Amino acid sequence: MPPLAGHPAAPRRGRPDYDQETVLRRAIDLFSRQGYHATSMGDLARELSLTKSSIYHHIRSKEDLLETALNEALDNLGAVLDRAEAHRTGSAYQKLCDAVEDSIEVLIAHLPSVTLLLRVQGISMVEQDALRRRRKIDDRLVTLVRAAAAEGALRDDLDPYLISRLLFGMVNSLAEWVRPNSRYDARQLTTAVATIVFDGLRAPGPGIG
Amino acid sequence: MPPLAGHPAAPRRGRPDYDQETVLRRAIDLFSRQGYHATSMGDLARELSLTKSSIYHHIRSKEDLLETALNEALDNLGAVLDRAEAHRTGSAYQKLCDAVEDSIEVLIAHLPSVTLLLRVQGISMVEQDALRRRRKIDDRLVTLVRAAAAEGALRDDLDPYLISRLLFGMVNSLAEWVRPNSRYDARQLTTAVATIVFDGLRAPGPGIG
DNA sequence: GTCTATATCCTGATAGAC
DNA sequence: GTCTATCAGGATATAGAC
Repeated sequence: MPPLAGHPAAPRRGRPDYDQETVLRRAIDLFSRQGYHATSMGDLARELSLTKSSIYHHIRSKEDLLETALNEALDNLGAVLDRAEAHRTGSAYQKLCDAVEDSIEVLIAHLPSVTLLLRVQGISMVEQDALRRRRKIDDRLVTLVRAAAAEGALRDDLDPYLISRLLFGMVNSLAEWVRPNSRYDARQLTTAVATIVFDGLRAPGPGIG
Repeated sequence: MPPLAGHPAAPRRGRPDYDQETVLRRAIDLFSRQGYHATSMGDLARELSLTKSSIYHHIRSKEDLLETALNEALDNLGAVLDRAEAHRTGSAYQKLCDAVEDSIEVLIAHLPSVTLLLRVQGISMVEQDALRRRRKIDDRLVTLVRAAAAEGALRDDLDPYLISRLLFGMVNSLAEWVRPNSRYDARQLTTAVATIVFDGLRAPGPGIG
């Protein structure tokens, strides 16, 4: 593909780093599909129809691309919690529902970067920093679950920590198979997750009991 | 660490490939922690207190280690479905519950290899083959869910495919944080997953409604 | 802004001494 | 069974012409 359809010589009107953004987008996309470590700058060059060296006119290093991607994901997920926690009206349960819903929306809207974040496990500084930030977010989610449990909205026979891990484990698992133009949109996915997790799969009504 | 405690010159009594097994175990462990592509044979050599070249006395190639690991995971997960499907007595719902429970047990018992499998996304033959085998397993799980839904055991307002993805997404998410000697054993995790997914998180009894 | 050419290092893997 | 020495290829990144 050429550098995104219809912009072979697009002037810089209000968008000073269009090409840098293109390289970043394609890189994140490729990384999220093949894995960061399994993707070489040669792979990225082929994807961009450029030579390896040309890429370095737009970016500083491969690791820089990763760092930018991870920060994008972390910023957006952090914002989800900012919003949920800011709701001073509404129960903790409601805040938790909001967090679940918004997390799914962010995951869908920023699928490649969030996917990349969820697969980070390396030992480089960039990866370690991302893991630290992610752990803080996870802690805030546990706090949200704990508050909803303390409120009496959630069943009390399960550890809030465990609930949080499993609940957002299900949410995050969406990144492994949801694709753009999927048969499910964010609303359907949100409904499905919320229904299963809060109401359960068992058929309601005069059921098995 | 030396080559596993207390076996510096362990004779081959009934175990013809002890050292090969040791290399494999350490490799899978390292791969599952750092990622296969992010782990070099140099890293593995350091972990084994060997030189790179010495490793090749025990194994054929790095990719062979990966293939063996993925097949271990796939064989065990496939066996879970063999067992579940073989239960000719019992409802489809019961078979599904068994599959969930057994999957979690296999995931815990073979944590490194299953973790590795769940993170496969590469383009090499070995990875593609593993993805194909995994897709077949996923299909069998969907079939199990579909049967339970057709039976009327599961709520009918959610697509069985979607249910299966989310249910086993939650199960598989255990690989991302469960560790040996965790505060939760397989039984507790199974109970928690089954409780959340089948009964839901909402507090039971004279509740919110 | 892209190219060719190159530097430097690291990768997986092999040969052969001990 | 482990070692040293080595290989060919590929990795990220840079220099400088156009």
